[in-house]
Order: sequence, then C-alpha cells, then structure tokens
Amino acid sequence: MNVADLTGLPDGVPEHFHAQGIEELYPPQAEAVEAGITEGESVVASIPTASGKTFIAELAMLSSVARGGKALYIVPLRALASEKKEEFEEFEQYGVSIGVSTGNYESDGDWLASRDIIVATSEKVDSLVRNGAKWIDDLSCVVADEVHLVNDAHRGPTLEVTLAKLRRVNPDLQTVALSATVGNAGEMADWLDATLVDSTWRPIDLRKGVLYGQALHFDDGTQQELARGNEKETAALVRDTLEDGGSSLVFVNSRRNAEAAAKRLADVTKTHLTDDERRDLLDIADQIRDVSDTETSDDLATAIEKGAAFHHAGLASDHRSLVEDAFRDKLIKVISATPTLAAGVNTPSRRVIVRDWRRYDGDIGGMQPLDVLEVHQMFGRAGRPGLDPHGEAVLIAKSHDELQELFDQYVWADPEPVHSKLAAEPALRTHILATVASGFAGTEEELLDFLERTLYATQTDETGRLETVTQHVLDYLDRNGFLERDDRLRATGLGHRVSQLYLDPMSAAEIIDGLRDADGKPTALGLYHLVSRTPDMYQLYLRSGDRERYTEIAYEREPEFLGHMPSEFEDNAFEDWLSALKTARLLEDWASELDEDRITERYAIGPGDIRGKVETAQWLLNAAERLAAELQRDDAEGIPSATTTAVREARKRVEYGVEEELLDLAGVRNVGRKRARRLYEAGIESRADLREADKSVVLGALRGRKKTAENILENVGRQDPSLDDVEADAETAATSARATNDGGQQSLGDFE
DNA sequence: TCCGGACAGTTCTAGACAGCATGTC
DNA sequence: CTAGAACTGTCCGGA
Repeated sequence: MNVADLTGLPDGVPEHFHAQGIEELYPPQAEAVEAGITEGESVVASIPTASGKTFIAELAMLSSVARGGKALYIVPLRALASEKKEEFEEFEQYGVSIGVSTGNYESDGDWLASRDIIVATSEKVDSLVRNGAKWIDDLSCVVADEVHLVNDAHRGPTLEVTLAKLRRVNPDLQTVALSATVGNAGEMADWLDATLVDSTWRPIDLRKGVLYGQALHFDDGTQQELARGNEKETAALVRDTLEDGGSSLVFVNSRRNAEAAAKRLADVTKTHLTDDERRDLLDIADQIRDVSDTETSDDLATAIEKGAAFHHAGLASDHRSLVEDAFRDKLIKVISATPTLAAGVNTPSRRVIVRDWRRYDGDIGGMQPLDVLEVHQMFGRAGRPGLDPHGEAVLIAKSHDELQELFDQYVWADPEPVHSKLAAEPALRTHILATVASGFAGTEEELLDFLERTLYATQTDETGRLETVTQHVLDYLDRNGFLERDDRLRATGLGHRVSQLYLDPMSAAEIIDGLRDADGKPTALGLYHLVSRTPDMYQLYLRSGDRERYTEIAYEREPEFLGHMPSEFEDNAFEDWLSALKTARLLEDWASELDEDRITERYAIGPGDIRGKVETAQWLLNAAERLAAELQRDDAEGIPSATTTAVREARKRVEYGVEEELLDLAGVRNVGRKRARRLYEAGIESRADLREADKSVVLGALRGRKKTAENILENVGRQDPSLDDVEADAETAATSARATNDGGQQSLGDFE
C-alpha cells in the first residue's frame, strides 16, 4: 500500500509523509489501514519496537481530527510525553494543534480543551477524569502506547481502569492500543473490541545471538569469532562494534554495575575518538558537572570525556537527557544502563548487549531471571533504521550449558502473556474510591458492572475473586470515612478530596491519623516521617548499620513522631518504620541546607533520587494540608490551625530546600537555596531588603555575577535593577565564599 | 619500602506516576 | 530458599 492511497487525513498530510520519504507503508501499517484505522475502527497493534507504531497512531489521530474529532495519546512515562509532542508538532502546519499534560508540565486547562491532539500519562488522564475535565467527553480517538504495561502490578491497573472509563464515557471511542509483541495480544483485542494486528515484521534486520568464550553464535546459525585476550566479554563486544563504526548499549542489573561498567568501558572507547569528538565530549562533560556537583555527576563526566556513559534513575533528568542526546549524536560510544533505558526515550544502537539477565528481587530475596518481554524490549533497541545495516542483540553465557539455555529462554522464546493486576487490593482501593467518587458507579451492582469492562474481567474465569476483594475494599473505605454504603454507594467529602488529590486512600488514612495525633505544633521531621511512611512514598533501603543508627535516632527524637511507633520486636513493621525515618531524615537534611553531595554520600543515592523524594514529599505535604482543611470543614474535632501552618511550612522548606528564615528569599525566581543563604549571610534577609539593599553588597553576596544579580533584582521588582558601574563589595564577597564552604552545618552531628 | 596480583570475605541490589500554582517548553 | 559483581582487606613476592 502506498502513502498516496491514504484517505481521510487532513489536507497536505499524505504529501507531507511523502516528502519525508515515506512511500510504501510497512506491512503492519498497511494491515492497520485495512482494519480501518483511518475510518475510526479500533485496533490493537502488537508489533516490535521501531517498526512504525507511531505512524499507526498518527494515522488514527489525524484522520479522527480531520473528521472534526479530538485525540488523546497516552504515554507510559513523563519523559516520553515531550518526545511525542515534538514528533506530533510537525503536523501543526496542517492546522492540527498539540497539547501536553503531565504532573510536572501542565498546560492551562481551557487551552488544553482547544487542542486537537493531547499527550498525557495514564495517571494524568485518570486524574483529569476524576476532576471532571470537560474535554474528555469530546474525545473521538484514544491511543495507548505500550499497553503491555497493564501487566505491571503498580501502574498497570491505572491504565486499564482509565481506558475502561474513557470507553464508558464515549461508547463510540476509537481505541488504538500499541503493544510490544506479547503472548496474548488477542485477549487485549477482545477486551477493547478491536481488530488485532499481530506481526513480528521489522524494518531492519535484528540478529540475536549469545556470546560464549570467543564465539558469537547467532540465531541464523552463523558464528563470529571474537578475538579477546584477557579482555572481559562486554569490553570485547564493545570494541568489536566500535571497530565496525557502531555504538553499543549494555544492560546491567544494578546502578553500581552500570557505573563500574562505564568506567571500564571508557578505557575501550577512549582509543577510538577523533580530536573533534574529544573536544565535544569535554564540553558535554562540563555541562554534566554543571548539573550537580555530586560524585555521581563527576564520575559520569569523567566517563563521558572518554566516550562512555552510564544511565540509571539516580541521575538527574538533565543528566539523562545530556547522555541520551550525545549518544544519538554518536559522540558517546557506549552506555551501560539499568532497565530505565529500555522503556525510556528512543536511543537506538547498533549493538545491544544484555550482560545481566538476572536481577535481584527483594520479594523473594534472590536473583530472578528477567521476563522474556523485558529482554525483548532491550533487544528492540538494536539497530537504527536507515543508519545501521542491521541491529545485533547479544546475551553473554558463562558456560556451554548456559549458551543453550539462553537460546531457549530468550532468543527463541515467545514473550509471556500479559495479565491484569487489577484484582490486587492496593490497586482496587484507589480505583474503587475514584470510580464511586466520579460517578461511574452509584451501587455495588454498578460498580461490579463497571469492573466487568476491564481486562481483568475478560481474562479471569474465576468468579467471585473480584467480588470478594471488592467487598474488602468497600469495608475499608467505609471504615475510614471515605464513603458511605447503604443501598447506594456515596463518596464522603473526604473521599472526594482523596480521589481528587490522587492519593492512595491508605496514605490519606495514615496522614489523617497522624495529624489528629499531633498536639501543639508538629516538627518538620515528624511531618516528613508521616508522609514518608505512606504507601505513596518509595522508601530508602536500610543498609548494614542503618538499623542501629536509626533506632538510636528514633528514641532520641521520639516525641516528634506522629502516631504510634511500632515496638522493636514487631520486626517488619519496625523495619518499615525505620526506612521511613531514614527517608524523613533525608528530607530534613535537604530542608536544613545540607549540600547535595553530602546528602548523596550519606544516603548512598544519586542526585536524581533526592529530586524524586523531594518532589513526592512536596506533593504529599500539599495533600496533607488540603486534607486538614477538609477535616476542618466537616469534622467537629477538626485539626488545629497550628498543625496546618506547620504542614505548610514543612512543605515550603522541602520545596526550596531551606531553613525557615530563608523562605521569603528562596521564593524569588533565580534564587535557590544557595543564593538565598549567601544573601542572608550578607544581611539581606527578605525580599524587601533585596529591593532596598546596597547593590554592591548584593553583587558581592552573589559572587560578582552581574547578569544573575541583575536578573534577580528585576525579578524581585526593584525599581532600577541595572548594575552598571557597580563593584562587588569585597568584604561581603569574602564572607559569601566562606559561607558556601561550610553552609548547612545544622544537623551534621549525628553521623560519623 | 612500595606496588601489583591473587585470593577470600563482605556488601549490596531497578523503576518513578500524581496536586497546586506559576511561569516554560 | 535461588546470585553474583564489585569492593575491601590481606598476604605474598618481586623490584
């Protein structure tokens, strides 16, 4: 089928595709068109990565928009939202408008309603439905990317329930689900009343193989000799690709391994760089160091100078995009990564090496082989269409037996079927409340009827399981005052609040208990601990020695904690409580202006983890504040206003990462925790001071950076922000330099 | 005296969505 | 329960 044969698209779009060099549709794309994708028919496309899924989505959405409709594209990760937005923006010239909505990147609500195509995460869509966004009713087409995610115990149910709700709101909704090749795509097609397009076709050839000793065995029966002295397998593979002019992606099973591998592989890549590349890499390394001055950041920069990099969730997001971009530009020759990269933004590579195919799993306390689906996702990163002759995906065997095992287990194996995880109690807790609160079900029958529309219902034969769990969950929600049940189901004011705030009801219950328990003004640590022990916060892991260390802190600061502290003999409960304490201490350190590198060192985490924890804490404390307000309204006991004030203060402190006295200053744009502290030390203690203060003192406190200082003065609304002819005050500058060195001396005493 | 290599024992483990108000891609 | 890479510490031998 030819692009010119496509009908139903906005004017100019077929020509646009043609100009892009797309003439003949790929077979799966043609199949999707035959299934009626441009005529509003629902389709489930189960096809490999990089075989033109986005194009299928575009056909569905653009034709829908051409008919006067509105399309929604659901992405699994925030990072993918902006990537997709950029791809779709090329259609703006044909009158199609694009909008994005994710938690950290919100376009104005009304503005969003006027967009033709909206890109959002599944959680954001869920939240928009809960909050009654009007434009949801106008949708004519929804595309769900990476639907196999319904298999994920944590985030899968959200996608599942969201799709069910969207289809319920609009029964004529065209549903397009894009999935990796999975074992049971047919079941998903049944669920969504869609035509199945199931194909393993790829635009460029993918050779899969296993390395054992010196021999690389491929699935087509060929073998390649890989000369290596005492070089490690991975290094030899990377070198071989490099000599062939290609780059490699190495998947390993822990962050530490990723960092260690990058360090070692840098010795291989450094001998394969041109002078130009070396210069560009130095520049990128500098940018990396600018992102954060932690050890992780420095290690990454050092590796990048030599043409290698690591990639994992402990990196700041700026780190990640710098690495991804430089890899796409072929400057970085190899990335060693944890699975973040397999699911993340598009980073294709000539060769993919899956070094570790087992991963530690805390639930069973040992190593567990990766899912076939996961390994295939990693494989799918091999080969850049149009650039590489073919892609290569390689596993590494340590014995002859393992060679055969890996072929059977991953190379030849079909991916597992995906299974709905909806029937788990934590998932239902939040979704049942939301379903009732946003009016999708007014009785238990209606609720069960709604749940019948989920993938879970189409997959299970086991009757009664869902009913039983639903009863448990309803009891729980009733008991905690989130809903009332007689012959009907009704969410209480509190229940509505919890649903809108996107909280797990269990988190809300924990927070409410804690706030009720507070008498007087709770401390920041107490509040950080409270939110850290909710199920919505990922807790830090207790390492050796931590148990003793935090037990001691727990007793020292016992009066500060809200709610009941489990006894030391309730093993699991106590451990969890201590993990939360460790997390709370991190937040307290951050809010006490402790340097980023000290924090990463103390908790053995990366700069990205600090941002993540801080962001979550901010969100949960905001929720706590609103819950307190809600209780004030319909509860005789209420929450004392001193508590609410303390919550707000704790949230602001964690948001800016500063002590209380800097809150005013840190709110000024371009003034972060460090600059605020320097200004304060120079005697400028508030925004008002900043507007009045001697300019040379301001400049001195900001270490003579004129441009920055002018911006800041402008942002704070100073009449005449110009700093021409102003010299930095020498004494202030000297003090400022000192203040930076031992800044954040508070609360250092407890360790080492 | 210093250094590297071999060896044994120890340590530690992936990921990341959401609110709100403001101000940016 | 079902691991394994990397790090740490120690000892030895050679220069």
